[in-house]
Amino acid sequence: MGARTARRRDPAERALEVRDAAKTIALTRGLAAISLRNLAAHCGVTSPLIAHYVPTMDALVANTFSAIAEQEISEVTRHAHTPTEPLEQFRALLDALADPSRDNVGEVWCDAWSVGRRNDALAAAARDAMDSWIALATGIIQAGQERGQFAPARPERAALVLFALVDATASYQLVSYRSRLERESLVRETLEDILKVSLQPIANVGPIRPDASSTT
Amino acid sequence: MGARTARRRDPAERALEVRDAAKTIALTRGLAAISLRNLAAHCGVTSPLIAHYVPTMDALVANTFSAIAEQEISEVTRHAHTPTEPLEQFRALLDALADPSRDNVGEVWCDAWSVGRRNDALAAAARDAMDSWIALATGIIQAGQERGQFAPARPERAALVLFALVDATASYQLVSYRSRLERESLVRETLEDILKVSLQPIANVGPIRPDASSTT
DNA sequence: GCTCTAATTTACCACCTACTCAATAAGAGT
DNA sequence: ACTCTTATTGAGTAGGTGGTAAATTAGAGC
Repeated sequence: MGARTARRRDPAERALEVRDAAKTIALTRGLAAISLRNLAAHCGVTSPLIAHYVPTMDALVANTFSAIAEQEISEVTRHAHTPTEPLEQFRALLDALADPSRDNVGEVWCDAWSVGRRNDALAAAARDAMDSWIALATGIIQAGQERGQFAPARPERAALVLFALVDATASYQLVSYRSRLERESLVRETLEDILKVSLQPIANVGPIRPDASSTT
Repeated sequence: MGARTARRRDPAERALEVRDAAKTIALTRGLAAISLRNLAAHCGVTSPLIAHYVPTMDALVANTFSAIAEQEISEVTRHAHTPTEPLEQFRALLDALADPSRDNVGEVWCDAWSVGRRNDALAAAARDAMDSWIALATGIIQAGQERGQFAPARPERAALVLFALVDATASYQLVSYRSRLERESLVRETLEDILKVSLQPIANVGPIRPDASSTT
């Protein structure tokens, strides 16, 4: 089939390829599926070459998680900061977090908690990413409160509740607990109660009967 | 060191021993550590014997999770139903859920979500156990509302928030995110806000300076 | 004490994991 | 075209996983 030996590449380029392979494996098959062989197969290369570029598997798993989490945080941050009003920013944040295209990342987070128990670097990466999320939401909530748009709940506490609900529902989804709609409204409506605002997604002013094409 | 061959046992007795071994392995090393060899070593027996008693690993993992979850649910249910007043019942429920001796079970839950993605029986077991938890809390909240002890929030919604917070903080604990005190008050105080009641644990009326002996 | 069922073992299979070391060969620089 | 660095491979170590077939042997019933 393929060439007997892979094209010789610039080390930096090959290292990047390996990191990318780790990301797509994590997003499609979970953090636990990142292995020398899987990476090698994905890159069309033998496993010792992967080992040559990766100090240790635990480190690669931790770095891969960081890369995935940080990329998502920066994308969602940009999306959430597109509007200028904090209320609209918060709605945009919730929309982004509820987007089904985020499901794969939710699975990776779930793996991170489970695997992080025995991978200190991964646990540290998870803590850092969580702090970033909390900081993002806390900032928006604070700004909204200063403009009188949100009820005066403790901003960081509200942010912690938001992500606890997001994280729990992400876990629930892995075992298909309740419908996507139920999981989503659990998050949205609970934060409506805390901040005393309407957080209905912008595009949801259409037909009376909600879209029932997919209830998972 | 031990006998060359293990004592011949009644099949029912041996099967029970295997199930017990699976439980303690799950609680000490996680659901993913349940393997033919680990079980065999734990029982002082060879792995084919375990295979002889276990139809398939996935099934054993699912059944082990069910056993652990159902035992905890029945214990906590008994504890929570000891008081007669719903408010006291709810406090007892929260106390039980916050008990650090419950940590191991929290880890097993986390594993269940992560592993449940590729083990349908396990996912179904998780859904069932979750429904039992929600039913328990919903019942107490409903009873409390009928006696005017709780604010009229939707009972099942409040129960879902409760366990979403409990489940998320259990995940957070695996990566040491925030202190035990912070995680615990996130749950308790959020439910105080929802039900508009004081949920301080009964034994917490002691010294002004909280116990700082362990902050994890 | 003998027999006979079946609990238990030994010896495997095929696959996975991380990782190491010496041999090969690609391809850039001269 | 030749050299030389080093990316890449082949072969192997030492473990892990679930699972199977057939030999062994414990111990209950007669």
